[in-house]
Amino acid sequence: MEHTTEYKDLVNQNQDFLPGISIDCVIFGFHENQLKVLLIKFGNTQIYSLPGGFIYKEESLDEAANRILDHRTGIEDTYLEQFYIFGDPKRVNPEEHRWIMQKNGIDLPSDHFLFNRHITVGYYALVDFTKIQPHSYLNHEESGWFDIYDLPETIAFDHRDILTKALNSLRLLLDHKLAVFNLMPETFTMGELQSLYETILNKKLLRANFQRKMLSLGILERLDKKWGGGAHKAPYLYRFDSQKAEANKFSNQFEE
Amino acid sequence: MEHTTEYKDLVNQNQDFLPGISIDCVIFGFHENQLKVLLIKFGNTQIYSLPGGFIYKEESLDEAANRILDHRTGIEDTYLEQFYIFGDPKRVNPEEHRWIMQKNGIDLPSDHFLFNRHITVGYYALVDFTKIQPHSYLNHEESGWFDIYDLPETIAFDHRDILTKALNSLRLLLDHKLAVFNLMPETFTMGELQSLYETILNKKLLRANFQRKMLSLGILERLDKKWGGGAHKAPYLYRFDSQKAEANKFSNQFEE
DNA sequence: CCAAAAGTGTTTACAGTACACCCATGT
DNA sequence: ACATGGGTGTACTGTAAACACTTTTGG
Repeated sequence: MEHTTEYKDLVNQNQDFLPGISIDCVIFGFHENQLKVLLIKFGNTQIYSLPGGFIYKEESLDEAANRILDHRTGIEDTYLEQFYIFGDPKRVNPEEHRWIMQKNGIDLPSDHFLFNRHITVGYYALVDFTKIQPHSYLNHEESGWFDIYDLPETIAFDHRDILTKALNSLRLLLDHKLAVFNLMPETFTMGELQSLYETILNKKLLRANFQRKMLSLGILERLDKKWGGGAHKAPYLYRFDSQKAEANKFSNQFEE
Repeated sequence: MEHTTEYKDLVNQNQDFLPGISIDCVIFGFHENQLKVLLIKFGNTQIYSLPGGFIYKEESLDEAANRILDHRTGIEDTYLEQFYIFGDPKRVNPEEHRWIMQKNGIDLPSDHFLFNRHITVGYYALVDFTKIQPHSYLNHEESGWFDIYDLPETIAFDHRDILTKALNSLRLLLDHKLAVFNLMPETFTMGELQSLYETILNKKLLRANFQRKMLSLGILERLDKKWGGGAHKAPYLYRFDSQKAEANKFSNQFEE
C-alpha cells in the first residue's frame, strides 16, 4: 500500500497543523437532475464522511479550505465559503473514530491528536460536475458522489448534521447571491437551470415564470440553439455572463 | 488591585482552555435612537476591543459564548448566534497585543499562549439595553456602549472588521428572523421600532408603510396608550407577542 | 388654533402566480 | 399529424411605494 503525505502527517502527529481545529468540506455538484455531494468511504467499513483536513500554522482558513478542495477535486478556483462552525464537544466519538482508523489499517494510540476534541469549520463548495474527477485519498476505498436526498445510511460523526446545515445555507444563498451558477457547466438550457433550482429547493417551479425571472435578471447570454435531443423543439443554450452580472449588481437584490 | 479569576487564568496559562481558538462577542443594544455595541477599553491606552474569551475543554461554543456574555452583561438568556469565523493568521499582531497587556499592567512572556495564533468565532448578541449594566473586567479601565456609526478611532486587532461583518449579518437577519425584537424593551411604540429598523439599515423608511407591514405580520400586541411626551398625539404601546409569532410562523417568511 | 407626531386611507406600480397559447422538431 | 418540450402572452392577485388625510395632544 502506498502512503500519501497525509498518512505520514497523521502517524507522525504533524506539528505544523493548528491543534484542535479542522475543516470539513461539503462539495456540491449537479448532475442528471440530482444535487450531489462528494463523500468518502473509509476502507473496510460502510461508513462515509465528508472530505476534510487540517490547517497549517501559517495559512488562513480560506487557504486551507481551498487546498483541501484542490486536493480532492483538482479544482483550484471555485466558489467556496464557510457556512458554520461546529463546536459541540461531543460531535465526534473518539472511540468510533479510532475504530474506523483501525479498520482502515491505521492503528493510532488513543491519545493521538486525531482523537482529541476538534472544532470544525464547515465550508461548502459549488463545483462544475463536468470538470471534476474525484481523487482517492489515503487508503479510503472510494470517494464518490451521492444524491443529497439519498445519502448513505451510515455517515460518520456529526457529518449528517453538517450536510443538513450546508443544504439549508445553500437554499438561503439562492435568494442572495448568484453563486449557484458555479454548479452549472459553461452552457446550459433554461430547463437545466430550472431543474437545479427545483432540486435545491426540493419543489416544483412554474416553467414560464422561472424563465421570465431569470431573463429579467439580465445576467444570461443567449447563444445558438441546441439541436440534439428528442422529438421536440430544441432549446436555446445560455451562458452566465459575469460582466452583465457585475453591471446589474445594483439593480437587483443579489450580491452586496 | 484586585485580580479576577480571568487574570489568574491568563497568567497561569490556564490549561483548561482549548488552545488556538477564542470567541469575540459583538453585543448590540439600542438606546436613544442609536445602535450601540459594547466595547472594552484597555487600561492606560486609548485602544478598544470586543469582549471575548476562551472555551473550556468540556464546553460547547454556544455555551462558552453564553458564559462570556453573562459575565459581561449579567444577561443569561438572550439572542446569541455565531455569524462568522475569522481565521487569518495575521488577524492579531502579537507585538501589539503584548504591548497592550503590558500597558494593562500584565507582563507576559512573548511565548505566552495569548500571543499564539488564534482563530476566533464571532458571535452577536441582541440585548435589551434597559436591562444591562456592563461589568468591568480585569483591570480594563472602562467598558461602555458606542454608537456603531461612531466608533472609537483605535480598535485593536481585526475587531473593526468583525464589527463590520456583524453589522452586515444583522442586516440580513432583519429579513429572515424576528430576533431584532430582542433589542427592544418589553413595550415600545411603533416609532421606536421603526427607528431601530432605520438605524440598522441606515436609511429612512416610510412611516405609514412600516406600520402596516409590522402589523400585518401579526406578531404585535397593542396595549394602552402612552400618554407622556410632547405636544402631539400619544402613541400606542406595543408588545412583541411570541405566541402570535409562533402561530404565524408558517404564514410569513420568518424563522424556519 | 396650530404644530407635531400618530394612525388610517387611497392610488399606483410592479412582481409573483396561474394558465393559455404558439413554436419547433423527431418520430 | 402529433406528442413533447421550449418560448411567449395575459389576466389576476398581492404587496410595496408614495402620498394624502384625519386624529390627538400640548402649548
